[in-house]
Amino acid sequence: MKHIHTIGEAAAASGVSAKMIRHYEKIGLIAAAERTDSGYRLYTPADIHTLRFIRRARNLGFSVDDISELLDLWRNDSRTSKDVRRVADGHLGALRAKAAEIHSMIDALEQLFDGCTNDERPDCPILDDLADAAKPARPKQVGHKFGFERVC
Amino acid sequence: MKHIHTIGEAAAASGVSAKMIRHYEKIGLIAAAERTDSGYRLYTPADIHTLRFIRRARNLGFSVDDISELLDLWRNDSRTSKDVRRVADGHLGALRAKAAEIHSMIDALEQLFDGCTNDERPDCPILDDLADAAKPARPKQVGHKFGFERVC
DNA sequence: GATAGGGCTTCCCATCATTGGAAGGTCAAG
DNA sequence: CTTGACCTTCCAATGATGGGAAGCCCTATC
Repeated sequence: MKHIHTIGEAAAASGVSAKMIRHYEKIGLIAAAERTDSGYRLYTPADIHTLRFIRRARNLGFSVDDISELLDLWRNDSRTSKDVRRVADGHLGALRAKAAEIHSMIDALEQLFDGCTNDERPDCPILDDLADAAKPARPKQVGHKFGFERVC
Repeated sequence: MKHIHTIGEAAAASGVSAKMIRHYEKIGLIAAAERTDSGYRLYTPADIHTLRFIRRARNLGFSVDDISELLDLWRNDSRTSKDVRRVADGHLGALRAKAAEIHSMIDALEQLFDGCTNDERPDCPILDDLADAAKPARPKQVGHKFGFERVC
């Protein structure tokens, strides 16, 4: 039984597509794989373990930069749980911020939906809101301004 | 007076950056602006109204494609509220799906946080989970302390 | 041995909305 | 005439991923 796999096998075993494995190599998230004489990339079970780590972290929404840090910590015996926590905490904060942003959009849309008749008539609070709701700000006069009397 | 504005004024008045106004013109979301003899773009109050419409729709998270459709409906007297509703409904569904995705990430992370000592020790359930999810974090408490409600 | 097929390689392009910058023209005022 | 704010176009990058083309490699089958 060989423990060496092609990129396709590594992809199937890890859940990371072959395309992305090559991409992660190119951007330096993973080390460049060994190659056969003909140039095929080769992956060990340890490599595949790393790829699964990456896959799971992506599933949790971590950015590639975060994952790079997490991989370093994972391989670093002198890490502290605090270090890991810091990375994860930052991500969690970003997720919560994103969730809040989406929820404010959802809430705003749902409010508009309340007044929408959803029938053949043209009146719709959704369009009305998009067209009028914001108070029009005056054009700011900065720097020079010049007269366009003659145009159009 | 001058109902005609430069791109910078239109940007300040609409909340859409000059860069994006040019971009929207290039991709066809808005019509090509009139120009002065020297090539400067010129914007009418109606143009600025349209830009504000776009800005508000972007604030609600609509894609440029959606906004294109909404603009068409806005300008189309024979639209029905159903038509508008269909576009908005599709977007609302996408927002809810995105929210659900983010919340599942948040929930998963929070569970991992529960077991993290957050100190100088190297052991951390977050890394453990990423490295090998088959070894689940200790089944202490399934509930999470931050009460984020799921919207879908 | 030749051929077909599937897998591998690299390289380029597209997404999506937005920002940044460079190089250069235009305007008003000092 | 110079300054400086504004405008123009063009090109590039973001982040993670997918698509596809052109071409090489490996293996099985005839």
